[in-house]
Amino acid sequence: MLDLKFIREHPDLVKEGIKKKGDVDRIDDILKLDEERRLIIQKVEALKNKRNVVSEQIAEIKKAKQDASTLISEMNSVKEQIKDLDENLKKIELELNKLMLQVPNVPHPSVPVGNKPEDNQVIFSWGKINEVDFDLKPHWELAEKLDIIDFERGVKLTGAGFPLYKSEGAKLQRALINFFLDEAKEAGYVEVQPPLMVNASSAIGTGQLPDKEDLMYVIERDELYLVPTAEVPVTNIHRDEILSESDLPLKYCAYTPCFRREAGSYGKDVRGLNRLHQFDKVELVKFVHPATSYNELESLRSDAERLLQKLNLPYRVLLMCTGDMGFTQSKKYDLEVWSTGQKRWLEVSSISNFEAFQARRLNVRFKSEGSKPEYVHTLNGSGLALPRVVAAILENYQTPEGKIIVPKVLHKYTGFEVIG
RNA sequence: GGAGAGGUGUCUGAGUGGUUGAAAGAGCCGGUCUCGAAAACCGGUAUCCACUUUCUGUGGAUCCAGGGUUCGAAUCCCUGCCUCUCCGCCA
Repeated sequence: MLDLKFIREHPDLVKEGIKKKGDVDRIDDILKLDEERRLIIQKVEALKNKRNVVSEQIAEIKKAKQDASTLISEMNSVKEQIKDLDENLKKIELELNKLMLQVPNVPHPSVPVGNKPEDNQVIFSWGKINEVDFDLKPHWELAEKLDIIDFERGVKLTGAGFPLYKSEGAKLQRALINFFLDEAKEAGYVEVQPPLMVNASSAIGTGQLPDKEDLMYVIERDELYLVPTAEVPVTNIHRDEILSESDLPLKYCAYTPCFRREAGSYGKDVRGLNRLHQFDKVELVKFVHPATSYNELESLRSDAERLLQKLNLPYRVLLMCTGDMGFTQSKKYDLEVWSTGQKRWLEVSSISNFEAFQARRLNVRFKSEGSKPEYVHTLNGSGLALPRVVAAILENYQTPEGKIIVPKVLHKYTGFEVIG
């Protein structure tokens, strides 16, 4: 959510941002409602003031044991007027709020304008794409042959997109999770283990509700939502809080399974581990001082990149264009790892600065000595999502015999160096 | 799941219809005192909104949330949420 005052004072800037993102512009409607709203507030508050003053007079009169019935009957009409105006105001604020929630975040000036995948800029590449003289296999073939991921039994147990990891496959999951968490700890993130289900307020806070309800698994009976990413519970940790300036930046990391309905996906995108309904991820979340948020974005990015470098997986960094970066972000990078067996790039991390957009919605502020509370900036990034990293490891580290050499940094976590 | 109690400011905790945005204490900040500290004493200590101003000021709202009663609600009524205690169940 943007600041209403900011919209009021810089409507053109906001409109331009919306245009760049390719969203619908309802700014004029918002400004009109805002004006109506403020008019009514002035009227109703004048009446409420009268109510307060006269009520006190009535109290005085009654204390003096005199008759106050004239004033009381006079106040009856004031009461009615207040009720009408309040109802009206509520309606307007409801509508205004609805529109406000539809206004996307304004992109940062450094973000390229565009709406096609080609408009995303590759700003950095790392690692060598291996060229070998044997036939490189996709991970699902390797995994099946090595009997480390059982996709079919996953289907039996639950359905497509719920793989059953087995033996070295299961251990590799644990190894990656621990590796990612240890690295995050090293980089100064506090580990948290949040609930895997959240209530509606939390889902609204990070923007999954009301619009993206289809993305989540809903437990209707208890009105709970399975988390689509740790971002949801972790970013909500400080909802409705005023932090102290000296606490910033707050950095959290969390491992959680992620549950996504992914309605409407099909084809090569969902083959193997490419897109799942349940997957594991370590998420990095920061609450920072507004003045530092773009530096924090860069350091978040390098925290995520370091993981791929240590795993020695070739990857590239994309600066996402205005049309491709989503509703809530001001600036977003994607990290894509090279999938040797599929000969394509797979997204393993998405790193964003939301500026105050989420903080406003979540009502997370900070206060420094002697000044008013101010909204923090929030950022998050995957560090990292497991399945595609696993896919890339299997494919990039495969031998002609179909074995997998485990990346060195993982040895102390896996306890084995080769699979197969 | 059953029975009961309760949700007040940073915290503890008063307050059952009329100067209660809210007693008191603690904490915190500033000051006096001190070589310095402690103690003592004095002062300050919420957030949101509107208007006006930009040194400020005026008004409105907020005692879990939402509705209701009333001229007037922290205080009475209803609904929801949450917490605690006892019982039941249980990794």
